[in-house]
Amino acid sequence: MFPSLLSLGPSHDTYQSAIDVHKQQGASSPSAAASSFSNSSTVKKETDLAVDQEVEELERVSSRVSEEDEDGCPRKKLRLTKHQYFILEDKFKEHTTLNPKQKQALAQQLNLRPRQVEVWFQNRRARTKLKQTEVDCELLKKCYEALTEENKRLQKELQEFKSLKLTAPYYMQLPAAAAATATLTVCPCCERVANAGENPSTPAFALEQKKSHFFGHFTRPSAAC
DNA sequence: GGGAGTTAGTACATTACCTCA
DNA sequence: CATGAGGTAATGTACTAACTC
Repeated sequence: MFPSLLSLGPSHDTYQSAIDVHKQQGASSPSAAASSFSNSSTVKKETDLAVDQEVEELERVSSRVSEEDEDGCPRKKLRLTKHQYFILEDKFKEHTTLNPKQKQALAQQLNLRPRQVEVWFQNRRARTKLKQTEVDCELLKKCYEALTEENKRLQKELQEFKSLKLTAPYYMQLPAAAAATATLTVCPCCERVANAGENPSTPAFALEQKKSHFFGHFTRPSAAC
């Protein structure tokens, strides 16, 4: 029904390699050129028969035949041409969604069905979102690692202050008012109250510790608690 | 005005196809 | 040559907003 010529494939690199294959090989087969869909079992054979196609011809045929796949046949996979791919990418940079008019115009321009343009934009949005999620994930991972390190450092510092307090208790006592102020501070995120027992003795330290704690909350929310 | 049904568009999950190592 | 992995077009489903009756 649909002779298989085109090496249908998704990525631009894959597409380019397919184009290269056609450029390198020299024969031609008009019948083979008549399809953009193929079964995997026949792709290579058909490709061999259709080696003399010019790229633009390949692209043109690819698009045309994709429109013919409307007769209930098992689903076949369109291979977007380089030209189609770049135009679509261009439009996607302008706006990630299309209104019906734009969709229709683009479909016409690319010789695709509007539905195919619509699907491409859907999948493209999904890919963008996935990539962004990966980036966010990586960022959160780095934040987590930095916070872990910071936490370790602070714990160590705390231990040092505690041991310092044990060795010089009389000089490190807080004035009553300052101590009270320090102990009443509540973290807005985890609602933990820093009590006197946990606090190191100096107000300066208490302030620094809270500042660091809150800074952690405000810059990297969940990881700090 | 507001509820029910319809339509169109989108996100999301999944499937199916294709290429390549 | 067979096969599994990866990329992506296509499909199915759920949700939402706009519209009509």
